[in-house]
Amino acid sequence: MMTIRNLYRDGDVLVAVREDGQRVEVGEAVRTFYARPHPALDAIEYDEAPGGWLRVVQRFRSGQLGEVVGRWRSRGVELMEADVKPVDRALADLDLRISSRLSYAFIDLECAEPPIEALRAREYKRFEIVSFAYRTSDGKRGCVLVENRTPAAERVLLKKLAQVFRSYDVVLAWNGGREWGDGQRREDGFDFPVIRARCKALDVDAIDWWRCMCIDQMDLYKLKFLQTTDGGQRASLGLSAVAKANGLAGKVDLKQRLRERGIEPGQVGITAAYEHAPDLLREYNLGDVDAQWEIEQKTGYLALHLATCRLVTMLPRSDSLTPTRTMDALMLRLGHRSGHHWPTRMREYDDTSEKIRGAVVRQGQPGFYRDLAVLDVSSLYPSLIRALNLGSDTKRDDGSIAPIMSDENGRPTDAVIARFAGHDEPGQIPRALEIMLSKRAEFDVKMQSLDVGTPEHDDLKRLSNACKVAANSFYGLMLQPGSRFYDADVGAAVTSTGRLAINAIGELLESRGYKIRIQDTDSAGFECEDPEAPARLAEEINSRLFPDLFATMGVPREVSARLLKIKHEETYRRMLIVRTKGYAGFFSVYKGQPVPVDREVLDLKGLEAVKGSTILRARELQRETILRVLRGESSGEVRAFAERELARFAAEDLALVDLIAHTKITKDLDEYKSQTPHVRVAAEYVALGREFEGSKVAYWFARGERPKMTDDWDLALVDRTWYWDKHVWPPTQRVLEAAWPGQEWDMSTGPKQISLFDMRPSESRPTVARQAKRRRVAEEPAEVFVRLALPPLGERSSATKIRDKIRISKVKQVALENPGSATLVLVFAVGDQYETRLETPIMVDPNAQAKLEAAGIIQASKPFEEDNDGSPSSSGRARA
DNA sequence: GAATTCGCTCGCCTTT
DNA sequence: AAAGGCGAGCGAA
Repeated sequence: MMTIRNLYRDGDVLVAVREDGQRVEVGEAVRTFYARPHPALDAIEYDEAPGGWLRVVQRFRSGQLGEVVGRWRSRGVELMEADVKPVDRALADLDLRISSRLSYAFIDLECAEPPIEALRAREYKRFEIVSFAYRTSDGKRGCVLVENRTPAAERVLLKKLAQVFRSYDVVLAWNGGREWGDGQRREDGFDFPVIRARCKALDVDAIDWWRCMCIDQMDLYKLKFLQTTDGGQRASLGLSAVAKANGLAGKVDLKQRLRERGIEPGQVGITAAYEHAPDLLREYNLGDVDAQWEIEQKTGYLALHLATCRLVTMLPRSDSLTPTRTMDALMLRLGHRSGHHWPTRMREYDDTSEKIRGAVVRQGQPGFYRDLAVLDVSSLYPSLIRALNLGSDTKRDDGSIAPIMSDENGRPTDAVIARFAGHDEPGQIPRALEIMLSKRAEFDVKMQSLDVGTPEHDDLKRLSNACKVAANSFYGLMLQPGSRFYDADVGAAVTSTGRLAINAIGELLESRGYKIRIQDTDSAGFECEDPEAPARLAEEINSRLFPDLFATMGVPREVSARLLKIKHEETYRRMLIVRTKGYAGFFSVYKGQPVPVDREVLDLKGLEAVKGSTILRARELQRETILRVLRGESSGEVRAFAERELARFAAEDLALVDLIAHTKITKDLDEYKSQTPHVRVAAEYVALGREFEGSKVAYWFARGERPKMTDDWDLALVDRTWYWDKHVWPPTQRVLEAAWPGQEWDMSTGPKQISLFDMRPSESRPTVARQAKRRRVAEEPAEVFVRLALPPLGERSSATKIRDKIRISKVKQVALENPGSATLVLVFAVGDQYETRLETPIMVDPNAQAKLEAAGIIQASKPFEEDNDGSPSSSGRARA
């Protein structure tokens, strides 16, 4: 066993760097591939490898992979793992371990402002580096400025920078890019390609990129944030924004500081600072590496990633940030030891893969609920993979495990998806999951005996976390076309049996009289006053329902009883469901522990208040309103609050931060098919030669104009009415409509919306005590009859799809023809076989027609036209 | 060099 | 001009 800091290719050999810094040759830099015995292979040299494989060693470059694989395939030989590069092969096969004491350095470059055309073209060889700053794991911190702006001076700077690359195992830069990117793509980042381009332009050959381990700290942040954070606000990925989101100081405002000294900063300020205020440049540059350092202290994401690298034996290079790479490292190593080899992963593959049907999501029932207990299957997908022994390697025509296909609601069909080997032949992926989870249990046990906060404890915590994250990513990777673990049947088996399980749970709960109010993928929430009942139900599901269900698919009862567990860990004291995947509540039980009555533990999911795309003022108003609703305020109180907020919004000095929108740019601007506001603004920024921080653009709207850049902020131009109606009020209106569905919550301020209907609150919707203003519905109402066509059952899954089919304009027309009290009868037609009716008394304002005409919304002269196209989808008929 | 599917909202853009 | 389709972004799981 050798513990290493690095492993790299040096000409024809592989060199490992031991923990003490000694360099050791560990093998030849050659490709290895595996194949089953075949006459065509007799002509070449091979070894026999465990598992009945032949191991072939050859030299070829990555660019030749397609040709090599194609050549052998045409002779009937399928090459396995031929894409695995020599370094990765060695990491998988040899008895190596990644050191837990890797050193690292954060760096940050500053460049003089290049000519605008060089900037736009990302022509980094024309970027002149004027300084760099560093901060390192061994406590060094500094900033180097070029002596003067000559090539000779910059060469000196580059050599000092190269010294940093040589002295530390890992080098990190924010938006730094990768070891090999050329800077032409946006994803290639900035610092590393600039250094590469400048070294080339100035003929400095001091950095061997093959042995560098570079990490883009922004990518690292993004990855770990998504993997480890449960919900919560996503910040912009700019260094300054991320620093602030983590409670740290933002960036030094260089331009402002220059102006204070009477220096005209120009577009960015770097050049001016270098020329006239080098101390400020130093402070600015150091400020960035300090922010990088502090972000790591706060989040520990690098430490977590290094733990993952140790866990799966992977070098912390740029590519290690992809889940594919992590799974590869783990599985290739396991495969080498157990005699299994995986298909070659081709760089270009033909993606004819079909989409797999995913989880069941029950349509959210808007309303206010009390005592909503949630049952949740622990690690549903990893557990299913283990219980059903899934993987492309366990597929057998005569396998004893036969996952059943279920429909979109989780009801079983007759079809078997595929057959898989029984547990006497455990698959590679289930084994890997088992190893990850048992390691995790080991780490957790060891951790118990240590004090929180000690280095050993924290490291075990990270290792435990790394196990969990790795296990959770397997499902997604098996559904990634082009992944060597891809298998559509496996993916379908996971989701299909997941649907079966949650559907069976739903049926059990409903058969006991419980009303399910939310249900998404692996959990179900139902109203339940008895605090003991959820645990009893969980026990029943675990000991009977799961074993029964999985036995029908060939899974031994003791296996499903051991691997599939539903838990009751959360109950909401109060819960407001606004829509599917959007709700808020206070817990009475959280993580299995009761929450004292006087404590508010808020959970807020999916609503605008947690969406970064919503403007701050709208998020704040929605959150505050939700809290008031959950605390039990009356509708009158909340309405009064909202009216005060509206008055405040209309009068106060609004700040840019209240109204600014942030939207991510996800691809190159010319690839956009529709010119959305954020794309228009991004184009403006680019035309000025500016980057948008963290790929998010910030913009605001002036009265009647295109979206504007933040530089052009001018309160006088803000159309408050438009902002309130379009962006601030609607999210809150939806919350209130969920809480008090019988009331009118339109508080828009623009040209008056005219309400045609006065819907009576539905009796079946539990809501907070309220004093809804109700207009009386007359004794003998007319019937307004509207027929609506829905998409066929198979295609119908979401509210969006259904809503899109409802021709509101038709309803409006019919209603206008029938003023006064009426019953609105909606007939939902599904194909031509099935219909269902919904009736609700309405009051069509007798003056609606006149009001609409007065408001200019409809034209007085235009007569109502009967729709005669005969299709059920749009024919409206009215009878009195 | 690329973990998945489901669902919602907003705005652009094409069709009628 | 209105309606509907759909692109784009973002969240839940």
